[in-house]
Amino acid sequence: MLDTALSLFTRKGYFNTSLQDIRKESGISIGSIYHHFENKEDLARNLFHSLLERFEASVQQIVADHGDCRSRCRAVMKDMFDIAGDHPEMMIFILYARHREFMPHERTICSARPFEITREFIRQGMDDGEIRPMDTWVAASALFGGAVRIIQLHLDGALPDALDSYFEQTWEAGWRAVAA
Amino acid sequence: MLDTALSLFTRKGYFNTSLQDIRKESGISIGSIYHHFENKEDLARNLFHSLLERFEASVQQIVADHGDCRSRCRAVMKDMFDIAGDHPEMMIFILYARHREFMPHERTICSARPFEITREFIRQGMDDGEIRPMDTWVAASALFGGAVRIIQLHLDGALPDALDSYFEQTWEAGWRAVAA
DNA sequence: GTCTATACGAGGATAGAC
DNA sequence: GTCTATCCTCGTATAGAC
Repeated sequence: MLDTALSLFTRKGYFNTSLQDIRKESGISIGSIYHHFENKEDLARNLFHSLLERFEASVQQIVADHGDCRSRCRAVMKDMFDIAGDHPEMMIFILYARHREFMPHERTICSARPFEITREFIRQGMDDGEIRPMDTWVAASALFGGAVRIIQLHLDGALPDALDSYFEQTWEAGWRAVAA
Repeated sequence: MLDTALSLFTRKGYFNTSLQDIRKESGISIGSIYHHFENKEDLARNLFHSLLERFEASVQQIVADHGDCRSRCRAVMKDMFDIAGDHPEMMIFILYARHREFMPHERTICSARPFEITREFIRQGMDDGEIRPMDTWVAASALFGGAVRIIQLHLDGALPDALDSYFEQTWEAGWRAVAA
């Protein structure tokens, strides 16, 4: 059910997806949906949190597997590209949707755990001299902003080539922007 | 009327803004709105295009005023910061809204003129040796991706300080990412 | 060109059987 | 826990007077 909702939300947008649509595509009746969730917004919120959790687990794993800031950052960016390639719906829903419009009570996405963790080890990289001294927000934006843009272009169908083929250049540009 | 619509669309989102809302806040009756526009989507589209035109004029002016790629890019980024500071609604509507959801027939924003012009003089900067050889999409993303992220963070209320105070660092990081 | 009144449909939500 | 049937609000859009 969540899978169907995710697929529809990202293809048509939250507001263009009716519960009827979800019922038709998932085969689950509206009554059942309301048995599991309070309402449509609650459904979206659950979906959102489950995706964030997967993301967070991913980032935690990366932190555990890599010791220095540079390889952590690179692994996170690679992960973003992989997810965008394999599960574009996930990526769209996480970083492309205007969550505030349909989940007004949710905190803004950048205060979500995986993003906090990332900023945290960027700050650490700065202390260790891997990253030049600068504002943490600027560093995180400069490092990953290019990747986010490229992924959005890809999701919009604007890029001529496969997403993967842009990774190396995007990574190098991002790192150049902040490397000490 | 367009001003009211812009304000409401950016505050509450397109789908959360009813024609009643626009009527109440602008004082103009729904009948009148339909006299000027075909429907709600048409209203949004007109708004969108008028904003893009202002943006394009701005970029054209910058190209005319500056000769080299570096100062052009810097001026464009400064312009983005200025607009985001002075008219946040404009900025939100242009680069933050999921236009496809309510204007399904509109081409994706990155194919809009001002963005094309920008990519064009980036390509030129590459030919002139100001920017290191790389994919044009990657270059544009790396250069401005960080700025877009910072502006979004600002619009989300996530940044502790005034937007302006982040400009210098953001610009330098962006340029470092692509400079030859 | 601007207004009021109203038609009409869609979609979120609920009740209650099984 | 899943279903069907139904309610009811709300929002888009139109008709037609001034």
